[in-house]
Amino acid sequence: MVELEGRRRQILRVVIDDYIMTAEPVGSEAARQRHGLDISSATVRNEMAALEELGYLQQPHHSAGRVPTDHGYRVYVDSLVTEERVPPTERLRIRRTLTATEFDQAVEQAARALAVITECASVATTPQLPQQVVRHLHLIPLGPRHAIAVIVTDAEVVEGKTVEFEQPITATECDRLSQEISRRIAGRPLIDLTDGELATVIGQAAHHQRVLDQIGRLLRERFRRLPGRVRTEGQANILKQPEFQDARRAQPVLSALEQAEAVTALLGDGSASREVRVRIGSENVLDELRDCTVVTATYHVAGRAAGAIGVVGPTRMRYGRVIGLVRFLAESLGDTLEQL
Amino acid sequence: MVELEGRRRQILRVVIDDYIMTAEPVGSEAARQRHGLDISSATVRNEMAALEELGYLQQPHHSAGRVPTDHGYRVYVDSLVTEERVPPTERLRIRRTLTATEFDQAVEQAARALAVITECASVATTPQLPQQVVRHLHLIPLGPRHAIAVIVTDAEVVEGKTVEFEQPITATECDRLSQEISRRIAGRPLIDLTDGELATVIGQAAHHQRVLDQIGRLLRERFRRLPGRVRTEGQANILKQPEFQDARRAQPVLSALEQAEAVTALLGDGSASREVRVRIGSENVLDELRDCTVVTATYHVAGRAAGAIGVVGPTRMRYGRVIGLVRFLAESLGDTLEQL
DNA sequence: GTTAGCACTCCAATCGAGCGAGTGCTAATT
DNA sequence: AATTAGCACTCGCTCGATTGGAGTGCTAAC
Repeated sequence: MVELEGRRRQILRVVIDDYIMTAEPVGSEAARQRHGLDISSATVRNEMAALEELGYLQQPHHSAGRVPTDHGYRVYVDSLVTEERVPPTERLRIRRTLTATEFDQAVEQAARALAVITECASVATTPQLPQQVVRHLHLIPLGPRHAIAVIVTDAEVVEGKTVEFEQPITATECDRLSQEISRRIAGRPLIDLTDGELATVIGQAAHHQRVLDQIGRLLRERFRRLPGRVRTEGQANILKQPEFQDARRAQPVLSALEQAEAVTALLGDGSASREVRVRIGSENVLDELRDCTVVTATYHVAGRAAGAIGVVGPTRMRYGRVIGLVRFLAESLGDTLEQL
Repeated sequence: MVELEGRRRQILRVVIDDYIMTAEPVGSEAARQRHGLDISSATVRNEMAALEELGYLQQPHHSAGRVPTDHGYRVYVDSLVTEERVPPTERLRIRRTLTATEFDQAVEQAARALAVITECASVATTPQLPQQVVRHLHLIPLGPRHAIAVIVTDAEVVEGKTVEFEQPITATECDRLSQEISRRIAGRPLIDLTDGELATVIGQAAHHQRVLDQIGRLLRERFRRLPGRVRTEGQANILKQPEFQDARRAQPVLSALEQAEAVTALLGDGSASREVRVRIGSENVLDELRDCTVVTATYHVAGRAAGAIGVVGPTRMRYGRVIGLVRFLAESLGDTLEQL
């Protein structure tokens, strides 16, 4: 990408800044006046025409003001805007709302805070089970032939399912079995246990084959749930944005946000990078989100990427602020989870 | 409420039927023609004027057709419309989508199905933990001074939390403790254990007071979560309805649906009755839902009311169909959960 | 290279006319 | 006494035309 020269650069910034605030096409005179440019409107017009030529701006119709293109926003985000550091008082206020004592609840609170502050929709995944380290697998006897299998991970997430025995089993045997299996799989992240390996590890525990099969399946099922559950908050905020006043525009966006798989994909590609990712308009794979920008970040627990949190709003978004907030909330959420 | 006489009754039904289909004010001539009434439009007009007088219909403006009032819908629901039995093929199709093997997932599937079929938003609560019978409380030792407490109920929902011991404890002791507590609280619904009683029951288990306190608190915390988690599906469907084309109308509705407490209240009052409840427009306590109707039903597991499921849509709703569907899905969900 | 001046474009808001659906009333009909 | 035909009247809605204004692109002067 060609670097933009000083004044042209500044004008692009001014136009986008103005449009983000007003949601109205920006004219040459308006841009000049409202941002104290020391050049004539004619010059501004010339530069704007050039910026349009370059694909950064466009006109909704002839003889209207200019509006940024996705391309323009991209340049803006990459090199024109500076991330706003969240001010201390706001930090404090946000941190105060993160009071949860449970994983899922903490994620919910962080997502909600993000939605409220940005006035956009927010999305987040709960920590991914497969990345968590197994601490223990316990069989709680229910009757002579049934037990509940409980997995305890380092994140203390507990998942349980019934297993059925081929033949009656005593509580003591049940206990021994628990310990044997635990010993074999404890201390490793679930994700490291491949299907084949799992079969071997479990298979060696010999008798009570049926139970072991079931536990194997149970573990494998958890794999499939890889990205954790997904939460969406503040969907209704989309309707506050002027560009989504028409329900027919808003409807596809909200529909997309309701589909867990779609949202997962948004947050997905879970690269462990600590950078904030910004996907603008058509950069999103989802066609329904072609008028939206998605800003996401990964949160980390114990040094490992645990999940992601982000914001979905109109492409006309206060990027500096939102990026700062997403980064801060990802960090805060990580910290909060760390302490649990 | 005064019973309406035959013809007037029929006209009210025709007007509401027509309005539900077209979303347009219904005129005397249109009503007569489209529903094959064997009287003149003048007569229809007279009757409509009378129905307006009685508060069942109203005019958006002078010399427009008639639109039902909340009052009119109430009469319609109570005595004019017959619940549509869901046809066998549709039953089958719906049942096929309920494939979940877990409680929460089953509720989600049922809610989603309801949303898709009715083209409205749907809401549902997951089974209420406090109403579930405790089967077992188990302490899984983590280290010398920590364990995870797991509650297993008849619905096989498992909830875990860490507890800390005052002094080191062996795995065997841990086991004994589990069994002692389990013996005391097993077989009873959580909700029956009042605070006082709980203290007594637990207190008798003597030593390791700190753990017992924590378990007590754990149980009591679950009480507060009485209504189970709440799920909302198909919120975007609201935007498909002609009355919510304006985002400013839709926004408060969607906002309300996002607040778990609000939705809980909607589904709430969990009377164990198996009847479908219909709350029309201003009958809803929530002011944001004054243009909506909420149709809910309780679902039952093992003979006890376990949770609720329902539909939120415009007051102009296909009542016969929706009521039938809500009843059917509550039943189906109950059946599905029963089998788990 | 910059800017003033100007003709031109297009949207958005305003206005009025005409249409059509629908009403309420009155008088005639059954 | 209830029903119906007839009719004047009321609105909201859809147009087309008009107008104002914001904004552009171009040209020529600075």
